[in-house]
Amino acid sequence: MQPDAAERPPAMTDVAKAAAVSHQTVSRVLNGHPNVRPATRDRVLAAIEQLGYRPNLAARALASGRSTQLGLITLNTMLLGPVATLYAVERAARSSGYSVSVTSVGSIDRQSLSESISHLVQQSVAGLIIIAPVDSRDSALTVLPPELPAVSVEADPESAVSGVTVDQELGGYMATRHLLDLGHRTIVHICGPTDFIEAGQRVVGWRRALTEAGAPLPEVIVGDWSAQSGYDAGRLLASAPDVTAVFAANDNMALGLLRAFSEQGRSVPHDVSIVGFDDIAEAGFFTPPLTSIRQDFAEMGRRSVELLLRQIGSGVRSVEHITLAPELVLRESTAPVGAPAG
Amino acid sequence: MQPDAAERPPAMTDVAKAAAVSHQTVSRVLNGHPNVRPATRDRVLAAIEQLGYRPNLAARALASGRSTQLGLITLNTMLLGPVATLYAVERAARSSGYSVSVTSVGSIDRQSLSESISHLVQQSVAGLIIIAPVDSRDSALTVLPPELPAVSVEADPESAVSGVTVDQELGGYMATRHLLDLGHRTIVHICGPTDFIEAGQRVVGWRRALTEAGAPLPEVIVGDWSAQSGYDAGRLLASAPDVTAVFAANDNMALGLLRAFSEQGRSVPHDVSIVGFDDIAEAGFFTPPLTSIRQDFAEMGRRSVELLLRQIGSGVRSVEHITLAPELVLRESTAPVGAPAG
DNA sequence: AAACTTCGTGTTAGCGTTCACATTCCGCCC
DNA sequence: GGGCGGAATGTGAACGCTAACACGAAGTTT
Repeated sequence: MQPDAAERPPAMTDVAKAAAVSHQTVSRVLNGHPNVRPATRDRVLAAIEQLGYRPNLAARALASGRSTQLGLITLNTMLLGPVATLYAVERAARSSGYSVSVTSVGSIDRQSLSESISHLVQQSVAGLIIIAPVDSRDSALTVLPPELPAVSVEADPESAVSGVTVDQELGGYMATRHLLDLGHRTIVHICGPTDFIEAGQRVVGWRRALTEAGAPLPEVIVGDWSAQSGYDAGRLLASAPDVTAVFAANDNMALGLLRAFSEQGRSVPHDVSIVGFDDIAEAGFFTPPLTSIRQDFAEMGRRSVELLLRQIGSGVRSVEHITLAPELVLRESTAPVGAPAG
Repeated sequence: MQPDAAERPPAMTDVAKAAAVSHQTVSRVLNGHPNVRPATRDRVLAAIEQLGYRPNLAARALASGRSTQLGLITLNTMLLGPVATLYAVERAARSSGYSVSVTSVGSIDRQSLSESISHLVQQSVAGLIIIAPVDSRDSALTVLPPELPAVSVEADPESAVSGVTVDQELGGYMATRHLLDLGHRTIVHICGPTDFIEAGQRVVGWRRALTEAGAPLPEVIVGDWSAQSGYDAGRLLASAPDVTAVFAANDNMALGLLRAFSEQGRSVPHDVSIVGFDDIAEAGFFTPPLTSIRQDFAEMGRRSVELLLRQIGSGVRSVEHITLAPELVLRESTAPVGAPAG
């Protein structure tokens, strides 16, 4: 009795034998090499089909020195941006024949980032997509191996690493401008954590709109993206009756704000107008539905993969930045100053 | 002028040379093989350190036939469950020396699932974690290669594949029981999409609590997890004044419900009590703060990795199911029937 | 003291690809 | 019709690692 030889999955040589060609010809068919006679190609394809052959990517990576896997580093949060981008990246990568190895970091400090990177480098990923919206000034990105193609998403548009971003400053400007246009004068901003590059840029946009309009420039209230921090900010603002408008740096904080104002009997938008940021799916169902700034994360994901694959293809780490425009979504949390109760 | 030989990263033989041993000894040190003299081990470790050597995982996978990569299939949604589980899985896997290759599916049909699986199989992942809470009755999981270790999360607790789940029926029962205890009699349920196994189980729990209490059994309203669908359900319920309590199968739908009731002047919890499910971070900041059922996704993620690694280690695809208990989180969206306005 | 063990280490042969080069085939020109 | 050139295919050696076995130097038994 012979030992069962069909135990391991078919390899290229098995296909070659079945098609009566050499393994190299099989390889050529697989990689779309031009010089293969159509008849031979068909024979090989038939053998592949019949044996259920699948190329072994580990072997391919070893032999060729390049892998078809991308590394993705993201922030471990439920925020729309990172999550939506992750899905978009995965989808785009897969449709280009790449797979995505994901790593998440709890915070964007140098050490976590460097741990994640080395974990991914060890898997010999072909390139890195970094969603963590890290502030490049603390140079956490300098831990990147200089040869490794990399793209950042939602990061510093001035960074030394290629990246795709939404114009956060413009977003902040648009939100504030909208409130100014409604006649508001004192517009408070609840910003995100200071180590988030996006948070800072929204502040800049807000400030620019205010100075441009000659409006007062109140102190920024610093939140942490959470509804809780928005709520806390809202309780602070209860004792500031001259504040008729608030621009929250994301929708979650805006939600907390709405909650706090509701508890304190300050009606939105009658007494106070509120604009959020992100336009999460639930924003339209807050009480009241929230005016917000939408970012196209799906597009960012796609673009970043595109950028990365181009770098991988060319073999050089080019620096290129793509900036997308945000979009104002009007709902019921904003109204002209002094408007009658709705 | 010689060509630069230091171009490629150091390999095992380089370390071996530096430590004056054979590459096999380096391999032994790396894999914790017992029979290595401490002095030799130290010498090898020093060489590794000095050269900055990192094992090439592709080569290791090829030579050993086993990889240290897990495949993860998840649903492409912003729902708390899948996202939180994904992060927990990644964290647990990494701390056990594994990496996670992620794939997302738009829906849980046979074809998407099978595409994802074959994409991951091709990368020769050591095992699969499937978050898609697929109904096993349509046997979408039968596309799994029978030899591949696999674990499902949030899936059918009776499935032929090992899995970790929260007791959804109990959750549904607890939510409904809570409302019954407050004196409510007509408790409507807005369930999730029918192809979600969890949705069905919550319905069962709801129904059991009602029949047990001899309460009427209203028609289920079918939603799709979105706030919009909760909102639509809420508008339907406007014309049912005998309904004093609603159990929504997730917090997003509960949010839509709150919105609809607010628009129609039905006060929560004075006129209607509402219970949600998931306890998302924002639930405490809804208007009013939402009573909900909490699930420990982090624990599910950890447990599922544990289960999977055990299967991989033993080499057999055992079937084992772990069930965790949900937890009721009381807030302000529920009150005794006929309670005075708060 | 010869003959086993055991430990520590080295040697060799794969794993399934791709790459560089060698070879064969065939049509075409002079 | 012999020689040429490009298209089609084959051959052998990597890639960096692990597995299996071989081997010498100890220690242990008889």
